[in-house]
Amino acid sequence: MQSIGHEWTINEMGKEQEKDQKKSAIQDDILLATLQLFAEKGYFNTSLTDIQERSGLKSTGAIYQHYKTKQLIAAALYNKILDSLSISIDDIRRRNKKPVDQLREIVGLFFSLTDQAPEIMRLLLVLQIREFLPEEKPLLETAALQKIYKILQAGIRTGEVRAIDHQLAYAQFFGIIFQTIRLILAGMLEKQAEAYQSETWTAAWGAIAKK
Amino acid sequence: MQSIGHEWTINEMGKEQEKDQKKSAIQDDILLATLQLFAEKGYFNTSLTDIQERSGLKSTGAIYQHYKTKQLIAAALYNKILDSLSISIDDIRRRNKKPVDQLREIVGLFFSLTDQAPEIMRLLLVLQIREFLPEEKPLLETAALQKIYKILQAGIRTGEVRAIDHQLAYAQFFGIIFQTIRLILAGMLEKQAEAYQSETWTAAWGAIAKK
DNA sequence: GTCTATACGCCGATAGAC
DNA sequence: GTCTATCGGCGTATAGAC
Repeated sequence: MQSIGHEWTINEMGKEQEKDQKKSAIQDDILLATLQLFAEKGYFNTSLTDIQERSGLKSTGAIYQHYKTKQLIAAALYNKILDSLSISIDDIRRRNKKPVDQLREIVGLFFSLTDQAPEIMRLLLVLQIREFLPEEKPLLETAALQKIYKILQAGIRTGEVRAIDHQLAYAQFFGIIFQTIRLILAGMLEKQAEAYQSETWTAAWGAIAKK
Repeated sequence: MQSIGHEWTINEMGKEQEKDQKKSAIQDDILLATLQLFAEKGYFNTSLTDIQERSGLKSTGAIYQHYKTKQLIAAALYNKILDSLSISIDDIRRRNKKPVDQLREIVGLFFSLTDQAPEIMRLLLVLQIREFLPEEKPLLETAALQKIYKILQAGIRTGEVRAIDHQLAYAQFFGIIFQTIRLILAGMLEKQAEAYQSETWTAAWGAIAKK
């Protein structure tokens, strides 16, 4: 992975000045290095020296040109990923009418991220954000996740999803999805995520679909 | 919670000397304090001073009478919980013949632990053990989990569970269970765990049962 | 054998040279 | 405006007093 994910690379700089572009590029380097290191070792085992080395800077002091504290690096990374996720979900909701189709595409997004940007999935599913960013919203309360709740509620209204608490529906549906992805990230399954997507979708949808 | 869980309290000391009993009691105090603190703040946010205060000792130096390093405290705690879990699963396997009944009781155990010893479930489901105990086996490779795999494989052999990879069956079944419990631990569901057990069991078993 | 006092290293953060 | 050199604090671990 060369960028923080793909269509996921926030890159709408337009016609800014040279210097701003360079500055922004360095910030992306820092965030990318941080993402990799956090996925490998976690927040507390990653020092600013690690980040400086991995991002190709010449001194730790240089980092402070861009982020005032280590926590703020983590927060910037977390929010950048959540923004991308939120945007992708918006896009999926725009392109698909039925909740079932929206969910299928969201699952597809998570599985393809698992193959193409496993570090992002590790950060979302494995790291305990609350331990190092106690001020930030936990994943479940972020805009992105709220949108998923809305989809489930819509599914319940239309009768595609059986009538249970939407939080329980979330736990059942994404429990299957995320636990499977965790197994893949842990190296317990041989093939690429892609190979398990259809089977896992069927099981997850089956768990909440009205029969 | 006064002890590290119940039938879960390892307490087979018998007729040892007074002093050994006292020593062992202090060690239990240390582990209990550690469990609580880790569940609250995680490993890295918990200092030995925290542990000393919470466990009622008068100095951090006293801790070193019992455990040589902070990591070894964590390892002792982790292994104690895994041993209890393993023993409970053995017991469940002994008392139940059919995989479906064994699984139902295991689910019951996890839900009752969630109500009665949420710190233990937090440590098992939320904390990232690998970050602070890189030498220890990850949860999925421990004896306790291997026993659960065996139950799933047996279920596949007897035809109760549909014929899928037993790792996928694990992900689907326990994905639902554990994600629901995580939601409860996060305070996102109003009632006690107990209240969701039957509904969650039905969904989880439905996801892997042969129809 | 129990605690006090302290050593020591690591790391985040900064001040100041160039 | 960029890096070097360093500070200061925290937290683990220990040595030694009692």
